[in-house]
Amino acid sequence: MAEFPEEPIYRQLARIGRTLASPVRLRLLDVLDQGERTVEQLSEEADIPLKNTSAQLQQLRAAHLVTSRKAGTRVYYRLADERVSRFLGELQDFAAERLADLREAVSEHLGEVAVLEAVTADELAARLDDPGIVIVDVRPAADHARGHVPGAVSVPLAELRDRLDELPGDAEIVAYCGGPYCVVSSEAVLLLRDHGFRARPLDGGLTRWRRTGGRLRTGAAAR
Amino acid sequence: MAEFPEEPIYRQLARIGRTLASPVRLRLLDVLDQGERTVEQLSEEADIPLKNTSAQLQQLRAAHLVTSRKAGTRVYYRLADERVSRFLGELQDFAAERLADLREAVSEHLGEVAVLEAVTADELAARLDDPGIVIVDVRPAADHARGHVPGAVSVPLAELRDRLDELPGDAEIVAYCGGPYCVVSSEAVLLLRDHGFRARPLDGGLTRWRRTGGRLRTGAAAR
DNA sequence: CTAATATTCCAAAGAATCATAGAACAGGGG
DNA sequence: CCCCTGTTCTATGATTCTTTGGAATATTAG
Repeated sequence: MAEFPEEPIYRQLARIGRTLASPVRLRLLDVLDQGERTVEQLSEEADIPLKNTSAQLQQLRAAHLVTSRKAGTRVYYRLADERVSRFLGELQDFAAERLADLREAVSEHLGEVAVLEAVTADELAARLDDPGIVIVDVRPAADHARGHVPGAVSVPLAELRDRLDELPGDAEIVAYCGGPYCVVSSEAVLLLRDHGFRARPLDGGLTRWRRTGGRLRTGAAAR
Repeated sequence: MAEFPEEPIYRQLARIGRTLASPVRLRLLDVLDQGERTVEQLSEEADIPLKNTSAQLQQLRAAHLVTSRKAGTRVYYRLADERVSRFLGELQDFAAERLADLREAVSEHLGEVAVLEAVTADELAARLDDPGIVIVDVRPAADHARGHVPGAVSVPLAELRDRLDELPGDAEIVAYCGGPYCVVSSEAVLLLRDHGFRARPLDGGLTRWRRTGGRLRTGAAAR
């Protein structure tokens, strides 16, 4: 048992680290970063058993990383505040910069194309008004309505194949989805390229867009 | 066993969190933030058994948070780079903002006076040229020589009682020591007040001074 | 080469966490 | 009021991490 005078302080500090030490909890935080969810939604969306989801949420709440509100029979969880999202981003950047294994896991998950040719959030922000660019939100329409990159068209991945004719063949297409490690936009990009479009994914998805200060627009699908 | 598609990614991310999940390792990182140290120095300064110190350092190195170099029969460890120090600061701020228990542990450790009446690094930076202020570095002289706040006088705590006459009675004194949770400056402040001086500690010590962009000066004791 | 010192490797006991099964609880609809 | 649904609480084996003793390694001094 280590015992130095400042031990109680560092023990408390370590609570934050410990809370961020579980893949399951980090995953839940990333989903919650998309917006408020019920326990059941979280369990399904993150593909984690319900019991386990609830148990981990208790820990996140104990560390004040999330808050919950009860509405009727359901409990909605959300990130405690803006700073949690920001800190999460810092952790991800810090880890990516440091762990080659992480970068490798990411590129294996997303595919080389997505990683190497992704548009950064800054780059996209600078070209928002460029008429030669078309931004496609490939998430479910409900997510799009809740908040999207200004000017983005909602074309859920499932509908993309049937709506290819809505996209101008001569424009550069930027596709994005939700979380930082979401593969949906990569799949969309591959599909688009197969049909002759010039397409690239948005690096880090909407999560990073938001974290780097990108504006959001809510409301009905633009177009 | 939780298994979702992104699991490998989050498992890697969690490695950083896990590494920061131990009071012992956090303590070692804070000492290393003061500068390069050998295993033995770390063990002594952090008051952690040597074997354990070595074992934890291996983990920190595996996570690329520290690097080591061998000189003769000793091994010197240091933080891997500037960003580790910065991230550590962010973690501490984030945790302090979130965990009441942490704030409580800190104020209990440092004493109410130190916490409530501390001078912030920004405040001190703004008043560096104020002639009505005297900055006292109460760390060992060797530490002072390695780097100190510009204009600071080196008066190790052990010598402070005998050198009170070197300090102007009408000035405001700011005392500081090393790490963010170092109590030495608080003790100095209490001693000074007992002798009629107006004294306040520097919040977060030299560590926070450095992290918030404060300049350092090296070399022989100023005076 | 041998001895002495600093550090790390290896292994095992002890402590802390994780995942999950079963019971319990709280709102809302009937 | 009672039942149904969503969620949390309690308990437990499995797993992983921490700590530490003993052996091993590496470097310098002599």
